[in-house]
Amino acid sequence: MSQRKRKRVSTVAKKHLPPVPCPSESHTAVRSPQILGDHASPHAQNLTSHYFSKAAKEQLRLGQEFFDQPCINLARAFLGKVLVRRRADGTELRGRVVETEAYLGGEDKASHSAGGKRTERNAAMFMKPGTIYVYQIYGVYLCMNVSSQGEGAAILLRSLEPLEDQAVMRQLRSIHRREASRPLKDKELCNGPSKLCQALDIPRDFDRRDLATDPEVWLERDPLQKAAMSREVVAAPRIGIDAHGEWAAKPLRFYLRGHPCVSVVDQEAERQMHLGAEPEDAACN
DNA sequence: TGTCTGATTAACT
DNA sequence: GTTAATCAGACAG
Repeated sequence: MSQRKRKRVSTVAKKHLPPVPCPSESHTAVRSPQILGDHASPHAQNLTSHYFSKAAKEQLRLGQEFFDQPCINLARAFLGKVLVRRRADGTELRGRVVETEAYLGGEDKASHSAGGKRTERNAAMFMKPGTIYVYQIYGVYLCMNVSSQGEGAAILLRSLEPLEDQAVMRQLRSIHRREASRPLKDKELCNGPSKLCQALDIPRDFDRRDLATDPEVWLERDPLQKAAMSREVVAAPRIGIDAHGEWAAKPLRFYLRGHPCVSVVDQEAERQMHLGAEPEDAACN
């Protein structure tokens, strides 16, 4: 282990989400259309007008009834929805959910709530559907989950497609990186569970908040979700839980096939998916 | 582009 | 004392 690397991680830990000055244009919440090129969701540039209408915004927000569904259904339902983070200065950061994992609680040995185990840390998993569960991992990183129907069941949000405001997201992500490191591509801003927490400024004390009613963080349906969801959904084994035997192999990770913001592409799952199925969608590649 | 490595520290056993 | 739902950087091909 080099001292340089140790210093880097140490720096990350110490910084722990200090306030970030926003660029001057932040309040205007300017969207950068087609940031991800042809690989991103179709017609992304057309979303702008939808988001600027206040009345439309209210209609887009998803309420309690959305979250009140079985874990796997909810994990799939999250795909294509837009996570919104409203910061103290009024900036709204938006990202479309492109990858999730379902943690079923109880029998699911890979879940923090396996065996019905309830602790101070995972209490949010047992709270009403839509409750946010934020926890720290590896001493440095945060992960964001949302509880669903089912005792101790929750959805891990793994990756987002950055929609708005990428400049602020990049700045928030840079806090956790070395100054000399290369600039992040747009698709790298939120392509991991901890990265999306950094990019959307999700702090640990968002734990136990209600995604259905909270004024600082919520979920919206995408006015053009139909277009975004033209991609197939891949079901693959979850990431980073190899030690949990049979549960490690269950296809409880869901992502939009061919989307550039997915954190880990599972070639085998995609091959399996198409054995005997229709020809693949060329638009996804 | 893909693979490998090691850091941190709260939570848990 | 051990583990962990991750990440970025280094290096090989």
